[in-house]
Amino acid sequence: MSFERPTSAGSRADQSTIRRANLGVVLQQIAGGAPRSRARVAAETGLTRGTVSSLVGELIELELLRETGENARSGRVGRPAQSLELADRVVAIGLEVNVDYLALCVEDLTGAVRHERHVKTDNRDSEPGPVLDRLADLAREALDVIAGEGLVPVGGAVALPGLVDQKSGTLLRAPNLGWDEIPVVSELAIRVPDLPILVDNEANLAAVAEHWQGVAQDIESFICVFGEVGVGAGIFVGGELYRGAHGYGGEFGHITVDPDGPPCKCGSNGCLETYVGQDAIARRAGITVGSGALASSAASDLVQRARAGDPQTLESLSEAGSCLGAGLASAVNLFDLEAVIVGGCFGPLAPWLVDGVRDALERRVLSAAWSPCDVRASTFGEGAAVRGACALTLRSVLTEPWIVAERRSQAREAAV
Amino acid sequence: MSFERPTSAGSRADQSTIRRANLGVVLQQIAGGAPRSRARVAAETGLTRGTVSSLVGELIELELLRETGENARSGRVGRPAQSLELADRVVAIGLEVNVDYLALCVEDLTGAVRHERHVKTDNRDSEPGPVLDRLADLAREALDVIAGEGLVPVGGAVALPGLVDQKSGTLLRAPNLGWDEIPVVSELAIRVPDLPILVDNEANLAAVAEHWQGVAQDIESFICVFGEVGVGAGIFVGGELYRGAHGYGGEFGHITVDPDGPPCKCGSNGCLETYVGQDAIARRAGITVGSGALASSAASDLVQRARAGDPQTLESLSEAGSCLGAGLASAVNLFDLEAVIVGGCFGPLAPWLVDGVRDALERRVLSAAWSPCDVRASTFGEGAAVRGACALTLRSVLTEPWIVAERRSQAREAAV
DNA sequence: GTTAGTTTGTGCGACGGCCATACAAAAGGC
DNA sequence: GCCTTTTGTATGGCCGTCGCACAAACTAAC
Repeated sequence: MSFERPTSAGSRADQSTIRRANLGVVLQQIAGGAPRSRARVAAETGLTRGTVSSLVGELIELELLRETGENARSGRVGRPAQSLELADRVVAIGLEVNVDYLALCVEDLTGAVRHERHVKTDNRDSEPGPVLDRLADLAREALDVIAGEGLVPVGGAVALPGLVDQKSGTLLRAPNLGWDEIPVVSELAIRVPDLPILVDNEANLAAVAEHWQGVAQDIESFICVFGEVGVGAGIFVGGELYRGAHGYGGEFGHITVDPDGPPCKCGSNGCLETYVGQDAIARRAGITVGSGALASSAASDLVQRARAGDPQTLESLSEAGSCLGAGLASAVNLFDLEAVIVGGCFGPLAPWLVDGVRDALERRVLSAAWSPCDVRASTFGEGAAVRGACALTLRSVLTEPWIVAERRSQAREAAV
Repeated sequence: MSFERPTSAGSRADQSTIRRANLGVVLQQIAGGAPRSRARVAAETGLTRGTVSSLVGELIELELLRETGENARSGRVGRPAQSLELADRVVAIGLEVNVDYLALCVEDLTGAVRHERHVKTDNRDSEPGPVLDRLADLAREALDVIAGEGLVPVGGAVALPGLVDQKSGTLLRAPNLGWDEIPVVSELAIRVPDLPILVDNEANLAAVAEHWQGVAQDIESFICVFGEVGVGAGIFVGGELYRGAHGYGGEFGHITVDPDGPPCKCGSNGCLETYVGQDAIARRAGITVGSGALASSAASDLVQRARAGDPQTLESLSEAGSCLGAGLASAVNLFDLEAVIVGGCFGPLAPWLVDGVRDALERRVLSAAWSPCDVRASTFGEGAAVRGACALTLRSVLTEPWIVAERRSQAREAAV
């Protein structure tokens, strides 16, 4: 009996595979926590002190690590250790195109924000070209700032409010921008050469931000619901962003809540988004949603009314919480997650939402008795996605530091 | 700024890591498709012929590969190649405890079934002890047969109809068996020593079977819905079984279809299971479900009536198809999958279900326009889970052949 | 002040794994 | 029969980690 199967075999390994893996191991060990010595890293990783020395030497040369200089206040006997910590010269650029604004953020490996821009513009039903022009202007300005401070950019990512194909770098569809099939990566490559750029969904990047610096730093598996005009989600599993077969994973806003529910913009009906989207909550609260109004105003209106104790608003939020909770419970039943994080416009509304969500999770998640699912509210404001865009690149530097080495040597070759 | 984060760093790599990885690469290359020569494997993997020779030598010594003997009819010029194929001496044991039966299956690396048992017994609300006694009898009998034929068992797995904790080897809860917190692995270890055993959910293992030998051999990401009295699902992503943070992933039967729906055994309400479970479909079709009746009879009743064209039955199945489709669409929106497979009792009912499922997926999956989701019916009957239990172990042998080497050397040490 | 003890970081030889090359074996083509 | 082609094996080189030894730097105790 012989059955054909596409081989899912990983590719072959050789010595360089070891080296690359160990560079990542050492770098991540030092990134995760306080500065530490070579000897301590050796003890923690199981590598020899000699090997760690060699690896650290290479990482210092790549400007990813540096010695603190302060001979670690030991107090203990023995030769004092030389502490190692992440260097702060390597930076990533985060970009975001949203309905109401363009944003940019420059962050270094240590997580410090080195430069930031937030420009309000109404991009609803806009032409892609001019918007990308303005975004490229921001990026070039940022590159100047970076060069001025002697920093080294390693790459960037763009957060987009829609369905994204990462491989081709295309924004397939963004209903609220009115964009379809826009090759964002190649369009930006023309406008800003010499900067490798990725694209990703805003909710995915918000999830990355939560894991990098937000409320999900201590957990490895969670879903981050990102409410805006639409509702998206980024899902982390085992410390990695879940993408799925084609990279379209996490389309939480369009799971079916009621098979006979009202029609949705996506062409289906009864989608979660039609119940817990910002507009839907506002409408039920009795707020008239002007089509031209900036989306963010609807959310702040809701917060004000809820604070004031408006009964119709509280009722609407309570319903939304239950409904959101039911949807999240389905996701947790399928994905088996440690926590749920509510972000985007749900962040400020969290005080009135989380009770309903928590109840629903407790009742509806089958494994709740053995592994209760935590509920947390994001503390990022609108900045989650840009911060996540930086984090996406910076994370990849930590896990695959050899990429930096390759890029450098390519740059050297190009210079010669 | 320093933020603490649990390091998700993989562990360190050394030379043995390379060797292990490459043993797996070579073995999987040969497993995936027709027999082939060392030279061809070298060309396909990128390894040197010399290295492949060395790896193949080790794999032959482990009895995982063998030379076919036939000097591959070349027709082409040059020294004829010596074809390599999977050896058939290494076998895995699959076990299953279900509501209506116990089952066992012995399968070798090539996928051939070498021994099989299927015993009807009513295990509803039974005592675990006696049931596990009978299962252990089957296992010991199988080990005798294996020994008699000169085969080498490498391990086994038990399929269980409930929530399973793989790490501790415990069946946490099986509503239809009435079992709670049963340490199945340790109970079986007492009864059948010298056979390393895993436990897993029946739906997970059915999915493994579909990928190993069923209708999902050509795809890497899919959900396999497994309908029985309850409804479970096994989810494959990128060629691997998706487990989630604690191993409870894929609890498809308890995603919420209607937040105001009827109560479910799980304590929640409006679960998918209460709409498309076998009993629910039968009830709506006008079949009275006797509590003592064997579950399989309800499904065959439905098939008979549907074949006969009974309108109420057809109506019930059509509704179930739509509802199942809506649930599956939610799963596909979240997981971004290539296909949906309906199995268990849904397999024979597929002709009347798939249309509804297909429609729902087309309408409700956001990315359907870019990556349509295929719908397939399982062709395994009740045997899916046991076959998957074998496949789980055999797959791990292919991806991590060095485990076999370790086990052998341990056995040798124990003998000395 | 001196000495012993402890810890850190580096240098050196050994080992294991893959790669490039060379070479013998076993065919087909002329 | 000789040449060409392809396969599989053997050999030396390279790379990366490991084990061990050793110098450096500091504490503790006498």
